[in-house]
Amino acid sequence: MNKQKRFGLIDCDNFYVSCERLFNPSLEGKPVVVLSNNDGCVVSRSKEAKALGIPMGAPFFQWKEFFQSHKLIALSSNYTLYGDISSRVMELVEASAPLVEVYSIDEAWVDLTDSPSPYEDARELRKKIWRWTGIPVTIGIGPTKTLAKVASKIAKKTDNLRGVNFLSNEDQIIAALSTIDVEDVWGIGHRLAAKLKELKIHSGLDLRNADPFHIRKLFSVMLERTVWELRGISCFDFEENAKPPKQILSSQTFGKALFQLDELQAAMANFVNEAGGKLRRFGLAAGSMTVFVRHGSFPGQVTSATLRFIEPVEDTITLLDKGESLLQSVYKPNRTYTKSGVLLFDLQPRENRQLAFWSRKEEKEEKLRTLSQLLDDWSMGRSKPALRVGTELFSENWRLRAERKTPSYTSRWKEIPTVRA
DNA sequence: TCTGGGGTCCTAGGACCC
DNA sequence: TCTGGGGTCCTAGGACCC
Repeated sequence: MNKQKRFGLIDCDNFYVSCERLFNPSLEGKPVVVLSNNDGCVVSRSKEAKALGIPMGAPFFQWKEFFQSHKLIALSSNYTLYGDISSRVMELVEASAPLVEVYSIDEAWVDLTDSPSPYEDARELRKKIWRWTGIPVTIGIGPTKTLAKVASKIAKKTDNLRGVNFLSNEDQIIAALSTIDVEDVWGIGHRLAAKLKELKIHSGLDLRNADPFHIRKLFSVMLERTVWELRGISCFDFEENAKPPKQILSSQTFGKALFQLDELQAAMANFVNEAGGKLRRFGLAAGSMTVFVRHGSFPGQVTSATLRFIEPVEDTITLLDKGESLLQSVYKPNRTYTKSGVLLFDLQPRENRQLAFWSRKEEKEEKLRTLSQLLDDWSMGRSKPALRVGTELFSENWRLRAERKTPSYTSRWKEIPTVRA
């Protein structure tokens, strides 16, 4: 019999809003939201904003009047800042447990299986993160990942738990699941929830009590695993963070609709530059590349073109060259373009590549690699790289709006806050 | 001819997550 | 005027093979 596992989930409270509050304490206690790229929709809400009924993902333009009449504060997102604060939080988490999986910018799993006092450990860690970074977190603990999620979900809406919830026995688990809507179970989206409700499965407890094999037949193995997890049998284990990505996507909705090929080329060059940088940071080369554009009125149509390389490619210059041809093949004049992007996939470790046959070719590749590296170095930490691939300079029209952005307090010298004594 | 069974590989699309 | 971006996993169906 395997030893019962114990998973802890560390989850930052409304993370983006909390980051903004670090540098602007006047936002404390007020309803605040952070908007997605392009100031399109709401992606993070303070407690006060949630209480006013703003849903996650609400399109900002539809709520503008509501914001004004309720004195709601909306901020553009500042991902450089959030990434920086995140790594400070994660450093503390990583020092706290033998096994840690950073799951997203604001969440991490920790292995508490061998801890003699998980609850006290969690309290301690929460206090430490708060003192050292100023970020409030909630910690849920349970015998499976799915149950740890449930624990944290409940902690977030129950003030007297003070940010830590440990589901340590069967009775507590059953009680907790009876208060959770099936839609709030990890892995159940609104589509599955609707189908489950037709089967009279409304709460987390109903799903736990459903027959896993029946669920598998009606839905999928994934959902079956969720049922087992709710019963305390772990199916989703820790995953190594070193796992390289399987695809790299860089895309954006434009600040305004575009028509010209050269404007699209400028945007595409930027996406390639970004995707290429990420490719090399992971030591990967791409086997295939897709360029896509969205056109027509919302939500519009997507047209794409894909190229499979004869040999995996890692340098930005080649990617850029192929990207241009791909874009040309999908471009038609007199269309309104609203979004585009570049997708790199069939990723493989660089070492796997066949050695070039001619030394000449090797030399050339070496040069391209150095040049790409140079581009990466120059781009680091700058929102506007000083050195860029020529095409990027063509047009800035695709760039998005960020009218409410706060400064990059921690990552750009010019924007570090000054303190007056 | 109205039609087998078993396998693999690939792709597109659905669903979910943060 | 205005609706994010970056991912993963699974499944069904088609092509192809013996």
